[in-house]
Amino acid sequence: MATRPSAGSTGTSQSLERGLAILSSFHSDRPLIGVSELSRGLDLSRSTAHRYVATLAKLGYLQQDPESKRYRLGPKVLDLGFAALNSMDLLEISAPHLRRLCDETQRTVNLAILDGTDVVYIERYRTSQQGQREIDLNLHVGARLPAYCTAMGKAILAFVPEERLAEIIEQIDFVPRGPNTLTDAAAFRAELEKIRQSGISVNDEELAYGLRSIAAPIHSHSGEVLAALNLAVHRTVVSMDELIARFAPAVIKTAHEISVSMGHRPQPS
Amino acid sequence: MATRPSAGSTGTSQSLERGLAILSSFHSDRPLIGVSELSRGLDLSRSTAHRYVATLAKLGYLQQDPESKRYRLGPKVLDLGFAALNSMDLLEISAPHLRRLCDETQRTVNLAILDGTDVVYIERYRTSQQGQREIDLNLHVGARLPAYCTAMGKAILAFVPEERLAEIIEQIDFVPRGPNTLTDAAAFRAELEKIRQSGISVNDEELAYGLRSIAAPIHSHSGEVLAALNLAVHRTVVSMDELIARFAPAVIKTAHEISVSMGHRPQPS
DNA sequence: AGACGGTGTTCCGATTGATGGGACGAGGCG
DNA sequence: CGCCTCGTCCCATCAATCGGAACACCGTCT
Repeated sequence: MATRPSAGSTGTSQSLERGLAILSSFHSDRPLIGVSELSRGLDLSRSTAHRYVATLAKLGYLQQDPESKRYRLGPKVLDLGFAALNSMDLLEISAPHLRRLCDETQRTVNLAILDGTDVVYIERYRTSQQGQREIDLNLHVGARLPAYCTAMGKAILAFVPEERLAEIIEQIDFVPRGPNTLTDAAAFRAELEKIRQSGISVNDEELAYGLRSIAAPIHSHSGEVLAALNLAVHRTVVSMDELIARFAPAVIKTAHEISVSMGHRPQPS
Repeated sequence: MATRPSAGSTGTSQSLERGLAILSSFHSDRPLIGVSELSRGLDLSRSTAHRYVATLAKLGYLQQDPESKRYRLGPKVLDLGFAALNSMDLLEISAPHLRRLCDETQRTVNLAILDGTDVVYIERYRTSQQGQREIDLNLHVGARLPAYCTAMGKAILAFVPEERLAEIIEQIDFVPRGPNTLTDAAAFRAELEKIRQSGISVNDEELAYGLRSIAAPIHSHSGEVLAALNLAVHRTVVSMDELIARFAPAVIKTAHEISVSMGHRPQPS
């Protein structure tokens, strides 16, 4: 009985799935991988792994290092990420607002969306002057962080419909990451309630020591939450109270402006 | 002989190829595509197209718009591009040098690599002050431009081994794009020779009206050319001669420093 | 030197997973 | 209301995928 080894794979393509698994095997810290290594990691035969790799290489998604004979990601994969970014008109619309916020406050500002339990950075404006030399983790566009310990993640989740929110919270693994990380669902829900009332989300070293930020949600024309923007500083630069006092109004105002540009009606009559 | 209708498809996976073709169908200007539309565009049956789309959606590379039922790229594809960028230690190494060049000159500087006949932008530091409001085409990281009409492309090609260079030039389609575009291979090869001697590559409105830039190549430890960096300005800001006089030394110096950091020995022996 | 273990690559017959026609329900439009 | 197109699902047929085996190559160890 149960002759079907994997029942969940109805209506999907095994080959495509495996090929993409190969692509995702390449990380920043693992840039060069050989065929055998891949076949072992994904439990495929060397021939099969090689066929996929050859296909990916032929299309430009992988390229072979002439010396080591192993493979690395090719420039073609950039095209995909690039296309994804530009597909979002959210980006175009918010760009000028973010830039202005960055100019006026002289702080780093970010834009992120929610994907599962993560936030994904979509845009980033940093000030070149500040002393804080990129010490903030490596937060490029495309970077992922767990939503529960970021100001932007909380800002978004605070306005996600209860039904979906329950599913998401179910999947969150509340791991302490900074001095003040919220580590249980109850405290987290209370925090979301606070955000819903105040309209501003704060992160006081919940993600990492020294890292503070405030964030506000961005809504679509239909009212659902789309994204969030934040403004980040280091603890040595400003206290939490000062951070809120000085920057919260501008952050909220910018988020509102972007929402309105997206077609959002602030007060549905 | 050659009974195979498609001889080039030996040892590659059809499914993977088709699945990736679906992913690449999504562009900035075509963000939402339906299953039927895809099946028509790629000459597949609706069922087959749907299976691929379902697979891609399941893995997070596509996501379905609830209203239109059509599909768009998912945040997951960002991970790929992100991984590709971070795999290049070239990026880490050159980042501080580029930033410094940007700070000192107060101009936009870029870093690009060669992929086929295109250059692909890998990093970009822009100054927020300048009046030139991003008028330059949409040159994000990940953007592609034809190598033959860019300063960076020419800077790289000038140092590509003759054998490969011949292949590449063969594939170039010399289309006029700006007032001074080089439109034949002979003139192009002469230009490359000039770059080899002077060490600096200039683009005087060859790509688009008003766009000027100068670029210099970056070499690896083994001496081969890896990338190029440039500094771009608008024609209204500075003349060509002034551009070279004021910025060429800094550009060349920065490119050299990065090359050295990569392990390049400027003068072998 | 020689044998070895490792790699990437190629070939080919067996079979498994992909294929596409057809059917269903849901929308949209005239 | 009928008509068209859409996304989705099912299933028997078949072709594309699979993986073992063999090859050439490269260092390392004996």
